[in-house]
Amino acid sequence: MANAEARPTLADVAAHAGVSKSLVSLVMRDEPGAGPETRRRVLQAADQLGYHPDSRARLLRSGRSRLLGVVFGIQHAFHLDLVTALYTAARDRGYELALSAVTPDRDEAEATAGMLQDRCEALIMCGPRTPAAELAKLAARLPVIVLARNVRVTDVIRTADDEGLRQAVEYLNGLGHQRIAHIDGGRAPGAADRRRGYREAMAAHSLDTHNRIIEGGLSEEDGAAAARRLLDEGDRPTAITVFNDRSATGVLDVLTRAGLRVPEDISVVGYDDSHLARLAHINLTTIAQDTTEMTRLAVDRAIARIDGSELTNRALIVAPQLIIRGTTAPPAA
Amino acid sequence: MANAEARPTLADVAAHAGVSKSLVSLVMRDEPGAGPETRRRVLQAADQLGYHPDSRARLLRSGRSRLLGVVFGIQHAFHLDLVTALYTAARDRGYELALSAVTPDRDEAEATAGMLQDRCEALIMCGPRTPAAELAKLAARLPVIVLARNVRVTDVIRTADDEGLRQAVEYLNGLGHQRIAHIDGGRAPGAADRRRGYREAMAAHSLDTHNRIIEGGLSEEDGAAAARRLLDEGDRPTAITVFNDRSATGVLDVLTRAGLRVPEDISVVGYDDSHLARLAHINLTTIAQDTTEMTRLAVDRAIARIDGSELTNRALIVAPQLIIRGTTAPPAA
DNA sequence: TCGTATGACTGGAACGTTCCAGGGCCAACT
DNA sequence: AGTTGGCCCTGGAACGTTCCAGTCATACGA
Repeated sequence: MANAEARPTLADVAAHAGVSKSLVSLVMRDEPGAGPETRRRVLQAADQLGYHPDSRARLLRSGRSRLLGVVFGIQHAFHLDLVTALYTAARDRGYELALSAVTPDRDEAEATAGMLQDRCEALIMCGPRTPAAELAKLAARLPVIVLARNVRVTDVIRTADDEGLRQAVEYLNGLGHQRIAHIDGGRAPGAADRRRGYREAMAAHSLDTHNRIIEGGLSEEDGAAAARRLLDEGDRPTAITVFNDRSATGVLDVLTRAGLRVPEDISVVGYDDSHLARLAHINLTTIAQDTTEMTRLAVDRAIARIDGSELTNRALIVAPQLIIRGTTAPPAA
Repeated sequence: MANAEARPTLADVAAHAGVSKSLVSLVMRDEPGAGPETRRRVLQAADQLGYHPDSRARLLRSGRSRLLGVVFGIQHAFHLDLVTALYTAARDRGYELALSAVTPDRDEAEATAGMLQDRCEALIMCGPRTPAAELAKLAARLPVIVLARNVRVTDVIRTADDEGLRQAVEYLNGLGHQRIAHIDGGRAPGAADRRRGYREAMAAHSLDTHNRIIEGGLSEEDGAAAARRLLDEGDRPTAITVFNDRSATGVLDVLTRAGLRVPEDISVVGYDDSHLARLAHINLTTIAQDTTEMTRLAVDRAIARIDGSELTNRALIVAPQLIIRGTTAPPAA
């Protein structure tokens, strides 16, 4: 349909309104310098011709795109929450987002390469698994902001993940739990910090002897598998902290199917406060990452780098927050 | 970092390699017309200067972007599956994707407007809720392909949703079920067709008297709420067909918590075969929408429109397929 | 009355590509 | 020997904007 021949250009509108291209350009951008009557006439002409400015030419000439590239994993619930928040953070600062998804069939390298083509002014990467050396190379080409992963070569915005697990353990211990296990995230970004936080908190409350870390991962299946292993091994803990919400839903499922009641028989704490956790029928106690704050910082930092300010502080660390919902309770007496 | 002053251009590379801009252009595009030795020298120069072509200029000049815009809901598991498949379908045809997400804070109009600014050659919309009149206006500006919704004003690729529910009912009836309920999708795209399919299939198997449609929706919460209502009402069905997988997980959760075993006590069939359904611990019998085929068709159709072929057939309908997993079994004796 | 400031407008040069028409040059035909 | 036809390669004109330096009135202060 609608192959309306060539798209109209500034020149067409100019001719139609009997003014110069420059003037039309001014009017289209809502800049001062045109009389009200002319302005009206130009706008009318543009409307009549169905003119829409060509962003390619506009960007080429003005040199700026006001576009932030975002690389995220389409499978990761938490990344989706980040993207959601990034949209509003970027809009507040007058920027747009260009998304590039990592899928099972499209790896991070490809997703990143796609963005570079597009002339974004900065790149925001959600929990990237790209090696630090590669990230450094990227950062040499344009400002790179890494979200939710701890790395030294670029700007980083992340949650104090160790602190998050400390809060979880402390809260559970406060409820009376002692045998607290941790299903970890394996090699996922953030997993190491959360593991350490768990260990330190257990030690701080003299629960070392109950330390129990089960290897997990970031997907539902990882959580389910870990939970099955935990049940098989016997000596069941009374509470479990899980690497993330997604994995925790897998854990919950296995526990329920095994006939255990949550939280009466066993408590579960997730991580991320992704929208999964908030669903009424999951209603998961979890450690919230403050996506609003994180994305705001990420966008601000990106813009600061774009503007060329020399910044020293490369890592911004956001405080986590325990969200108490329905999957935790004191241990059975 | 790395504010390497102005980024190098074709001209810089040309000067550095001692050839003309045009030649560098050829080499960068991997076109024939350059000797192997010169080619090598040019590539080396480009690499040395860290040259990367500017896509804005490239697009401006060549008039094409080979870019397909995609509007999708970041909350919809099935849309994410579609996006995943679209990436590969587009790549196979030499196109790239530009994503624009609908979020709770960014409505479809905004997401669409964002795409129009951009240089995409066609727009693919996943289950859009935009009124038909608006879609028609859009379609006047550029080719629009609608996925997974039934509408008359644009090209449409969708699953035969009524047929999908027919398959579900037939299969359940074959297992021996008679009291088969349907938790519907309310006003969501596709819901009406699935409802109709359910009714027709029940009638076809003389199960009219057991017709039972519970109002649902597309989220987990909708499913959970509907399931609770169903249980409260008594006269429990032996099988439930649900509008989509996402809602079905909510249903499953409520059933399990109510102490019912799935599939021994009650069977559940989802819809979409989104990755949710495939998770080992959900393992949901479901009606698959063939995302691979749908996205392939969508991309092909988009390209055909871009190329200006006059096509008559505006709706392509893809066959659904029953995927039997672990949530269905014959009713208890 | 003259300069000069102000506002409305214009013309043309960028921006970094791609595309087109052609210019040498050499080998292979007539 | 002269023509032909490939190859490599070059120069310059687009593409549709924005930006800059002006022009030309008109109005204003002295």
